[in-house]
Amino acid sequence: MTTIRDIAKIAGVAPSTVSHVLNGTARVSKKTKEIVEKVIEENNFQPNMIAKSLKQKKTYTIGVLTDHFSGPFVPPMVDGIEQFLYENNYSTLIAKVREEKNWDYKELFKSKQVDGIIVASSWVREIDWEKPDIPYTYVYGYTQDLHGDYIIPNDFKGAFDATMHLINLDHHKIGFINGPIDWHASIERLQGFMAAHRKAGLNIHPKWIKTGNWGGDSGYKMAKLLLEGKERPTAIFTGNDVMASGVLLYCSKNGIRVPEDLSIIGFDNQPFSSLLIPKLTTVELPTYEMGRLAARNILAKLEGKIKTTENNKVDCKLIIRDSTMRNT
Amino acid sequence: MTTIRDIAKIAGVAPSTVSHVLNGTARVSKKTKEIVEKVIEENNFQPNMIAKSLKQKKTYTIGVLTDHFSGPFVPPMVDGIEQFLYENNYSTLIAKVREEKNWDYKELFKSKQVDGIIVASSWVREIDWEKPDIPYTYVYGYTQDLHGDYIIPNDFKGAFDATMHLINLDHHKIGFINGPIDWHASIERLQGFMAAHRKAGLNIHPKWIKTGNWGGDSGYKMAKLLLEGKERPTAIFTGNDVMASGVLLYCSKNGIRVPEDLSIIGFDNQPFSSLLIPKLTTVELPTYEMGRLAARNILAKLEGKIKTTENNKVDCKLIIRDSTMRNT
DNA sequence: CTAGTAAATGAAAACGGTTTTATTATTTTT
DNA sequence: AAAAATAATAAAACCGTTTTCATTTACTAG
Repeated sequence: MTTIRDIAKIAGVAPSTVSHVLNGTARVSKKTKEIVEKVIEENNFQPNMIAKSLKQKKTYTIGVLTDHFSGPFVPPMVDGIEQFLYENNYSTLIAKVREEKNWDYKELFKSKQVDGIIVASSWVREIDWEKPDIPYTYVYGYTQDLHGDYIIPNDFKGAFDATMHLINLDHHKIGFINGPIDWHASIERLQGFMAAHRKAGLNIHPKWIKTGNWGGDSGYKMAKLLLEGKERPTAIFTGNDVMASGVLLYCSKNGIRVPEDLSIIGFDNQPFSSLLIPKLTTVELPTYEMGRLAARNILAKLEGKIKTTENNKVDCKLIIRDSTMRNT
Repeated sequence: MTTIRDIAKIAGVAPSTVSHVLNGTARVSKKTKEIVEKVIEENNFQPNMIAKSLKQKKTYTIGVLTDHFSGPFVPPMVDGIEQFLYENNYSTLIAKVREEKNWDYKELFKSKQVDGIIVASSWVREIDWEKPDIPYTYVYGYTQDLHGDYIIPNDFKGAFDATMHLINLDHHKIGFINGPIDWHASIERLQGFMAAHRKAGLNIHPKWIKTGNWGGDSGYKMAKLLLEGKERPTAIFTGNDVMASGVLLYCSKNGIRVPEDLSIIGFDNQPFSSLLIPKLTTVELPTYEMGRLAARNILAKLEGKIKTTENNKVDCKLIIRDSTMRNT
């Protein structure tokens, strides 16, 4: 392996001079600079980051801790994280939280000397860990409780927009199949749902607000409760796309046409939502953008620009497809 | 930060002795060993991997290069990679292949001195890069060409099993909507499809073999071609779940009941396949296992146990759901 | 008791960079 | 033209480990 000393020898200068050329840490005359750069180029020299890290006590690496790596939310978050870090010459080290009782993130991140940690989690309540003494932030898809610095979607506004979309289509009897109400996201969305009604001067029918458990089956069950009576809602807003697919299944089995008889709007914009029949209108969870923002926050903290993440909420985007139409 | 020297000083031994206790690289008397371990424990000492890496020229880190980080195939592959690496005390550094013309994986992986590289790709033909001088392997979901060491699914057997499943349900007129035939996966699957027919002593009707482009629309279009004539297949096997969803859409629009009038079987077992109506019978792409295997290969190469990956094919698993039934 | 051997430990160099300090060369000022 | 200031480069220390090699200690056998 060619080292900075080899380069120095060939160029006829001291290693420190090569370092200064490489990093611009001191004035180097134009002449020597050119010679050194030529030698570096010719030898295709790549400085060893490990050695640099050892001296600088900085690895230009951010650790990403996740609950599960797959699933609908974490991968695009990581995509955003990786993208932002790449743009800023950092790299991304990933690891999963382990269930084992003596698991310790230190083994990975502390010993590997990462400069900061992003906890990217889709569903987990709270990761149980000893807080590190380096910058860290959470980025949650769905969460129950909020602790410390975090990035989350703006669930309130997302639900508000979804409901408003239905109201603007002349739906005045709207069912809502929410997620469990002890989740932060569910509370926010309920408030968004209600705020839209208030703004439009509509009454809210408590009996049309149901609670599912995020699963498809619960969407099915709650759809049954909402739709089997004589007075039916003309539209249903569900807390996620999976529950919406359950509603769709109920409709399919019971001859309820979507969107002619019933408009449905989901939440998440999971990839499959455009493959459902009909294609699902939904609210996009801005996971990619949240990941980018989390990375941005960590780097800003590292540079000392900010102390704590402002409690960032990222706006969701309404995706209008074929499962909603004007109420007639 | 407490170093090995601090520990040595407190324990009253030389740094080298602490190192030997830590790594078991030399005999240390029971007495000193206990003292040193106690001091390490008390001070919650964590050796600095960076320094270790510098000396050993080994980072215990594997780089994972992907085309896209999200999508249906890469995340579970990475899940499998990370899991295996974790079990073997390695960590996982990720990066995306960049389109920019002067992008160089070296910036990330070479300078960070990873010990090996796994190229985890879902769809890409061939990643254009300068081959590294460290162990590497490809792991492909779908691929066109095969070069170098790779891990892929056993597409032949997957297609064989899927077709056999239909044949065993008394379907003798089976349509096949394959992916583009210049893809390795498509060729293999076509052969599996035909092999199953041969084994069952059935004729193959060339007009029932169609070529889609992996997209949902092409599934729809090919379904139309297959189903609008008078002599229809009683079952359709599609090259992926997305095209299967296109077939489903066609059926839904044209009053063809699934599975009563037509059985459908997909490929991939993407998460959404169990949310389709009816739940889709499909062939699982063993992405997680492929990731694990890729990681296992890299570590085996590092240990010098193997030179090149045997051209590994991982078996797929038939997932029987509600979109297939006995032909009557 | 002592020589010889094996086991345990310590000292120091090494890994490949950066960074501080020192030295030399070049300008500028008086 | 000498002194002072500034620019450019070199030398050496340092980051926290591992590893080689030398030395000390403990044990065994004659």
